[in-house]
Amino acid sequence: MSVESRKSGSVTSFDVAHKAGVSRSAVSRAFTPGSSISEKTRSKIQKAAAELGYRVNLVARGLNKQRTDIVGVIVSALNTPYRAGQIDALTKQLVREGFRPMLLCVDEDKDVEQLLSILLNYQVSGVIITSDAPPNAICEECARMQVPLVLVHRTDQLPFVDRINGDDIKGGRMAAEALVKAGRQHLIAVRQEAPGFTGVVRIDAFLKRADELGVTSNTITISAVEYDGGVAAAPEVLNQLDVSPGVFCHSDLFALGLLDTLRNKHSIRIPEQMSVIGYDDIPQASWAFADLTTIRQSPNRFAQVTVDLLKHRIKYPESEPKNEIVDVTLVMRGSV
Amino acid sequence: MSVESRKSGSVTSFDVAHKAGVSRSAVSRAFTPGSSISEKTRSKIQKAAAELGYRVNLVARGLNKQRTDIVGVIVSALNTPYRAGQIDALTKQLVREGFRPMLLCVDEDKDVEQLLSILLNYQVSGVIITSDAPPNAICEECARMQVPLVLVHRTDQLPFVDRINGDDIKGGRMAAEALVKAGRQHLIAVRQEAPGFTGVVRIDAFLKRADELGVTSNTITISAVEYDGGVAAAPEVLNQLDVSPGVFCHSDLFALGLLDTLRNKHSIRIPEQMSVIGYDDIPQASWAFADLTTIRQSPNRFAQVTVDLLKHRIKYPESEPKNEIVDVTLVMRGSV
DNA sequence: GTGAAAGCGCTAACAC
DNA sequence: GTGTTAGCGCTTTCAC
Repeated sequence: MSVESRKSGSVTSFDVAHKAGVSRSAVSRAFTPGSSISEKTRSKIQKAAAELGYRVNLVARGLNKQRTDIVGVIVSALNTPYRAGQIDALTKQLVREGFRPMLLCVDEDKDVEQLLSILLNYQVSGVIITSDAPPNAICEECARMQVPLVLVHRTDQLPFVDRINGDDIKGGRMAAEALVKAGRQHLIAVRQEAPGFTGVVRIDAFLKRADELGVTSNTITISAVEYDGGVAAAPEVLNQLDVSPGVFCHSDLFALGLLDTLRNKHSIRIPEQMSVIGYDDIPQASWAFADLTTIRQSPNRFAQVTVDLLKHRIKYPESEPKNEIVDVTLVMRGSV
Repeated sequence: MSVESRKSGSVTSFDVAHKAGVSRSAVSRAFTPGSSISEKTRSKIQKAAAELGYRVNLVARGLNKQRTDIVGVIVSALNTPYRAGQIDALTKQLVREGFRPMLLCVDEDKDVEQLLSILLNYQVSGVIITSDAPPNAICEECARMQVPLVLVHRTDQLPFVDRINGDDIKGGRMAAEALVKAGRQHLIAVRQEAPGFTGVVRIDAFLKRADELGVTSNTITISAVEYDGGVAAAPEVLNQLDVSPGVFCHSDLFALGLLDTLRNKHSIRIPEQMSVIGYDDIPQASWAFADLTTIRQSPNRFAQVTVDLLKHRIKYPESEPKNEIVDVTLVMRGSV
């Protein structure tokens, strides 16, 4: 006990070493998996540590190792069901793999750089970006700092950056096929205006497949986003009601806004008068009012692959940038 | 330039000091707001720093200061609309105030302690818990480590822990009043079984107010959660359809599950045959299919107060634990 | 397998 | 207002 009245709860490896009658290096080894130390001393140290309430100071370790296990996660629209599920899965997976997620939510493109700066200052092990903001400047900075960067749902083609996307081409094609199989002779694609987001890949694949299948199609482009985007698309869709179209939205939120408006504001019967299909399979898609057919992307699978990508690059910093594609599946419900 | 081929992007304050012809302390001061340094040297240093691509190493600073600006955020059910919005607002507010949120998502009570341990090891400035898990053990640990702890939406009464809640009593009362005002003579409260969550306060206030207003009431308790909980409550509510009840659910997700099932599976007309009112005002509550009257809790306001609480405790560690109550408002829509 | 010594990059007294 | 000196708590060669 002696002069143990150090400031607050700061029990250091020194204290443990003293109590266990060993050196500080020994204590360090005892808490470093895989280092050469005899089982006997290890348990002796662990016992002393437990009694003292010792916990290794990860900040000190980080300073020494030149790297913390913190992984920066930059996300936009966390407020949105798909993103929320994605971040939920991703952060859990990160923790499971020994990383600590530092979460930075962005509103606009503008803060992104500044936020990245914060992360870089923390000597993060890596950065994962799941946002709509074009992260070009960021990528360069990460590259310069040798910090691994993984882009989720981005189409940007950049050197030394790993990317992960759903199989948007397959998804778009499946959507067209499902609609045609349901008897629709004219297809409509509803998309949002924003540039550089993966939705356009889906839309393009959808339109191309429609063509292949010999049905006509047209596109509606909306500047509003999320549920409101679907609401905004309703008038134009109503104008084409005479052809009982099959409508594909680039996201469930869009589809839900559209479907909800058509059914509950305009008493359109779906799928009798037309079909609607979405993308993502968010929880709300299965709610009774919606019963939305959609293309499912598994957040858990995404999380797993994303973290694997990160681990791989940490281990092999110079390896070729990868571009992972995660499979998608059709979830048939009543709206088609 | 000389022997600047140090490992990777590790430009240190030493390098900057060298280049600017000053001492390392000067560099430190240049990057510490409010420290005494002349504008001239500051700008000189900043210029050199910019040219070198220097960024202060927050890990080293953290080690020295014995405290990082990291704030641990423990959350359950991030997947849920209300929580997602809350975390979105909270993390943004934290960043705005100079903190860095480390996000830990929990599934069950079990991991909570282990996760907290991680945070403590990172010398966090504080911990914010927004989860259903009873954090008693955690609180003690935080207290022992002198780490400020803020509990959001928890009723636990613990020493040296700050709490923040919505005005559940007012909310519950408002719900009863709105229903009675709409002409309902019998009220039903739908609640979830889980213990220690703030929903019971709302429910109790609701029932008490119903009593005061001279209307009868009964409670339905459900073991399922979220949307499914509302679905599960439907049969019992249907049994009481003859009294055209006013139904209050402790959360919007519950209310939405119930309302959606009643309207779309049983063709019940709401509000003609009965009223439904929820709690939280999640985005989905305003969707056309729902048009749900509800009690609104502002995530932004919550975030603001939560961070203020944290800042206050960091500044005055020994001050009396506070118990903040955030106002709620009635949002009238078509379901009542 | 274990201990001694030397830092990781920064800030905080303390002199000047 | 600025430089000097000591650490913050840990890991890590390097001897032994």
